Amino acid sequence: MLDIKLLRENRKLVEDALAKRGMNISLKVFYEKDAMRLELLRKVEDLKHTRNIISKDIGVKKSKSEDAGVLLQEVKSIGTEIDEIHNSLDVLENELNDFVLTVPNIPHSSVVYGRTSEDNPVVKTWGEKKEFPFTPYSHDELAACLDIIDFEKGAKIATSGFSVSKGPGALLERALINFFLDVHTREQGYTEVYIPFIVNSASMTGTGQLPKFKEDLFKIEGEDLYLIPTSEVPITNIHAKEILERSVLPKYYTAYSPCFRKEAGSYGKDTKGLIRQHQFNKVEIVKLVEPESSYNELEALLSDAEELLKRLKLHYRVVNLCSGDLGFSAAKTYDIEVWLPGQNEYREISSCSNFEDFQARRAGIKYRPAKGEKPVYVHTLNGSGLAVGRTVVAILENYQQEDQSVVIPDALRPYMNGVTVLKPVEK
RNA sequence: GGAGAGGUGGCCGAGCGGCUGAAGGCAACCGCCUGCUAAGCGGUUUUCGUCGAAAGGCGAACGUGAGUUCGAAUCUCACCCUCUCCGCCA
Repeated sequence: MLDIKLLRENRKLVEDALAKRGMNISLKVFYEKDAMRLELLRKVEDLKHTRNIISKDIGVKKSKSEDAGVLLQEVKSIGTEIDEIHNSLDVLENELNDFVLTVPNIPHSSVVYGRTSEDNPVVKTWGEKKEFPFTPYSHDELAACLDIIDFEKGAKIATSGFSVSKGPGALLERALINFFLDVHTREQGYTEVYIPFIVNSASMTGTGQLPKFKEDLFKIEGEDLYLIPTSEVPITNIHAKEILERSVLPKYYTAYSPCFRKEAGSYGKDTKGLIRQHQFNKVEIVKLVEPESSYNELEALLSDAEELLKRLKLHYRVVNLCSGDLGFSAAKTYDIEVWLPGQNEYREISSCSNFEDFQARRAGIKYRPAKGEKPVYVHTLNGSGLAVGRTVVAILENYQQEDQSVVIPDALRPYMNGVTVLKPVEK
């Protein structure tokens, strides 16, 4: 959510930002309603002021057993007027609030203009594409051959878009989760948290999933509860509606969670394999920081995520999402895209964003810069570190051999209970 | 799920429907005094909105929402949450 005062006072800035995102939002109605709201607010507060004074008089008179009849008459009509204005004010405020909640964040100045993911500039590359003396298989072919992931079983138990991992496949998921968490907690200073996988609508609104992206969420029937699409939601909301001491910042959190996404609107895309599932595992890293440091913290967060791919020796590149590709709540986002030889393309494996105070304002997360000073909103950041399912894809496709066996990366061996190679199963 | 108790400021804890934004205590901060880690005395310290250059004024907030009333932390209703007991259960 943007600062309503920013909207009020920097109309040009906001409109330019929205245009840069390719959004056609007119602020005209907002300004009209906002002005109307302020007018009514002043009026109703004046009336309340006089009512308070008269009411006090009535109290005094009554306590002296004097007649307060005249005052009662006077204040009664003020009361009706207050009620009337209040009603129109309520309507206006709801409308304004609903609108402001649907306005996306303003892109940072380092975000380039662009319309789609095609326009995202590559900011760095690590490693290089692996060459194979044969045509590399896709991960779903490998998974079938290794008998470690079963998509039919997932569809039978739930529906399409779910899968069953088994044996070394399930172990690989678990190994990656532990490996990621260990690096974050032991080497990068993050505190591990274990959080609810189901959250209420206030939390979803706090991080920006609601009200705009309802159709992407799984909702619990009859309850004000949703399955989380990312642990960013529960982690960031840990400190919702709090005023933190400056001394506790920055806060670094990491958590493992499954993520549940309807993926509505992506029908037909990535229907095969693990790339786009309704449920996938992810380790997330989240930061709450002071505004001045948030862009340095973003670079650090990005490199924390990159570190995992370096250890796994997986070639990747980093792109800076252009204005048209930037997510709703983000001011700036780096996507890490891992090379997938079986797909012959780079795919997002981590998304690292600075939300500035956009989420903090929605969720009500503040800190006090110094004793006696006014509380200000923190900046929130998060990134995947990493998406587990897509890391499995990357490992299968990059570490495959001609006989369709897959070598386990060295960094993962300590977590694999002695398994060093995944071997095709005779059928 | 059933029965009971309760939800007040950073924390603890008062609060007959009117002068209570909220006693008292603790904590923190500032000052004074004293000068052996301490104590004493005085003062300050919620948040949001709005007007203002500022000082400050005004409005609002005692789980949430509605209601009664000229006026509600205090009365009524609904909902949420916490705790205890029972049930169920990993």
